[in-house]
Amino acid sequence: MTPSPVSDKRQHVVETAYALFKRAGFHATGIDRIIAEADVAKMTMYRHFPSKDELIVAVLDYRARRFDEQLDQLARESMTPEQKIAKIFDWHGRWFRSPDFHGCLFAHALAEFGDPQHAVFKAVARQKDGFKQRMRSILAQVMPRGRAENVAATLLMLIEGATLMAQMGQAGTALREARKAALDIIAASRRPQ
Amino acid sequence: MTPSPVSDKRQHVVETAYALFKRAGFHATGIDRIIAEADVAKMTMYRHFPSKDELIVAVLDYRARRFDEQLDQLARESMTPEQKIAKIFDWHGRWFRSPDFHGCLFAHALAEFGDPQHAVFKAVARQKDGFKQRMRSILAQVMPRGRAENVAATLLMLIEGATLMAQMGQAGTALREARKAALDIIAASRRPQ
DNA sequence: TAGGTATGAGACAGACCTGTCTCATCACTT
DNA sequence: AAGTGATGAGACAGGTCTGTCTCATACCTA
Repeated sequence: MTPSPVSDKRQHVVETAYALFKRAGFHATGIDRIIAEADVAKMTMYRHFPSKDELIVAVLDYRARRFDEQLDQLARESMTPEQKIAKIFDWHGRWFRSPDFHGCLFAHALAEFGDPQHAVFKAVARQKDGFKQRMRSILAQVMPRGRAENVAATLLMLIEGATLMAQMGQAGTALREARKAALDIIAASRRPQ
Repeated sequence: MTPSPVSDKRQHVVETAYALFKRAGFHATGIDRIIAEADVAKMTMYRHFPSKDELIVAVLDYRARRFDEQLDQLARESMTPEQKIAKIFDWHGRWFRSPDFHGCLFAHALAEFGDPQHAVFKAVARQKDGFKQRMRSILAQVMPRGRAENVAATLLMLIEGATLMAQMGQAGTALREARKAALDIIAASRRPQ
């Protein structure tokens, strides 16, 4: 039996696939390319992931987990809801400028797997919904529940739109204006202390 | 010589390809599928479009033209800048609810062709920039040029984000909140008359 | 009627795709 | 030392991909 419940190989394949999917997309990235880059036998991959679709879902879930961890970290540092939201936007700003930023992998997955019944689509929906809930929880501290839900939806739209603009080379304006709009919207909905 | 400079076949291929790309994506839709659906010989297609990539660009340009025509129509009906912007959002709301809405074809193209040098990427950038300029022109009537540019960018982000949320089944909330946020932002930047 | 043009039909090449199968090897545990 | 499970290496199947080529046919014009 392997010492760790999750094999090292499995994780290595996931991370390699992630890097390739991010650069070239899902359909355009073949299994052969993934196993060559990961330096792993084809059967090793297929033993861990019964199909390419399941590998894609594993990659998305892995990314969602890392995303959550990083935002959890952020939440510990900041105090007011406004500061927490601002930190989330700033984190996105750093992401936009990172060396190989290629847009949102989840949005890309949605583009290639548009069927709501498909496992990949569902994985995307999970992530986006989770992110919205995270912001809703933050906002609920300073506004009614229903209002927090709607404002969270607006902030999510701003961030998704900013990510798309960043992919088209407008990272600076996108983040600055989205961040400003977000804080204005919160200010307008905030319950006075 | 053909009577019309642009062949009927060519346009028919473009429209058929559009319907297929929209549903299944670009890489996932093969040439064979397109010509079968269009009921056209393979050579007919390849005589009009030297490669699949050029067909994709033709499809995107065709869509961009239709999009512009529809928004031009809208502009003639409404009076104030606020009304014009509101009409644009409402138009998107109707689009979100239309029978086979599958998200933004341009955003999907960006997901599959992330290389800024690629002709498809450039076609997407053209469309998004054109749309932003359209909103900027409207806004410039009631605010300084620089402010109009930034507000237009924000509205674009809201619309892109709303389109993504609509694809995930949140069409209602997405449009309502995006529209509200847009009008609030304009109100805050408006030059009093 | 003659000639040029667009198209149809389909074979074909060469590459790539996902997924399966076999057999050898290595490492670790008992 | 023996056995067990994960892995490596690669052939293989069956399909699909883009793009090319040939030849026949329909159509419009001069």
